[in-house]
Amino acid sequence: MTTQLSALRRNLLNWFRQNKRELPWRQKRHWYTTWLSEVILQQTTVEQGLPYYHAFVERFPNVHTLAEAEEQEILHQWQGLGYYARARNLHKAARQIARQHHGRFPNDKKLALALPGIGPYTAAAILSLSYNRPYAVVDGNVTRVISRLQAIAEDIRLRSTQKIIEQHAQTLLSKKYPGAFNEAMMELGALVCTPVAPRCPVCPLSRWCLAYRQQKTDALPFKSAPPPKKRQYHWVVVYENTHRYLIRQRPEKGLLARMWEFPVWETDARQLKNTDSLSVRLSGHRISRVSGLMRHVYSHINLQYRAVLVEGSPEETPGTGTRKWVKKEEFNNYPIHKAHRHIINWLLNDQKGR
DNA sequence: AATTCGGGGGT
DNA sequence: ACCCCAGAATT
Repeated sequence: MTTQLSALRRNLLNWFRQNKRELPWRQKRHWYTTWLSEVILQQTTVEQGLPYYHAFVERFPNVHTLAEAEEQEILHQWQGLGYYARARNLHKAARQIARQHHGRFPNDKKLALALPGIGPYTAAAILSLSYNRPYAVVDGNVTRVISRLQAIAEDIRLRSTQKIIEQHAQTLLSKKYPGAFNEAMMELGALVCTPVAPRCPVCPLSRWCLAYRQQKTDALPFKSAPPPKKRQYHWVVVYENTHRYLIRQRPEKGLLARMWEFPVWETDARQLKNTDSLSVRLSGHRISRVSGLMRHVYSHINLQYRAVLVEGSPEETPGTGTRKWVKKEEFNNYPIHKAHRHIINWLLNDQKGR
């Protein structure tokens, strides 16, 4: 049995050596760039994360530059990537590493897990990849590979199933080359053991794969359906006054925390179809333009919204947070989330307005 | 244990 | 439309 396990590891590591992608964070393997890439790649594809990684290394080449930066600048660098708590936690953790850990990432799992934004996956990834510590990573790729390898049919959304997979991962892990093994498992999931149409004929693990032997690779892993998304409907009001536009900062907590946006009025599907209700609330303002219907999909919300360009200032302060009147050129100085970036494009480019 | 956190790409 | 992606924090 032990020899089979060794053969499996050897096969996987050889495959990885010959087939791995050349990625910037794989060049030197310093903990800082490993940490940065791991956080950027949480729930994010390599292609989407790459430009952000380059920009971050350029602007924040080490933990000290990151620790000394303003959170708003880090959010600005992160804008468009989503899950902005990652950026806020990155900043918090950088300051803790600088002050409490003498500018080095703690070579200890418990201390690593105590840092903001460092969970079980990221702690194991950084410790194994940059310090060669024997912790198995379990991400979406590894979950898929192991559920097929061991023909685990239980719902991978269940914590109990995740525990079983973690145990398999820790057993499989090469204790001699934990970093390379972890990367190899993830790379296998990304390139060979894919969610749809896995490339089993070229898989280095196929001779040990129970799902392959039982022709169940298309059925595994099994994942139960997620809860349905909620629906939200917004009027987004763009106030224009002497070539300046009103924006505000979102609250400290919750969705898109501390990002900037135009004032928003929540409405319903019916009201969003016409401007009648809007004319009432905006009485006294001249409506210059109304956009077409826009949609934005969040993890748990389906948002539909329309922008309205009006002249003048609001009678009442929309929201309680910080507000600013900014010129067109100044939009780029603020971290603004994607849905409202689309409104800026509508404002600046789409002069027809539909 | 469930829910809340973005945004892009594939099928 | 639905799924997935080098997940973590909060409730």
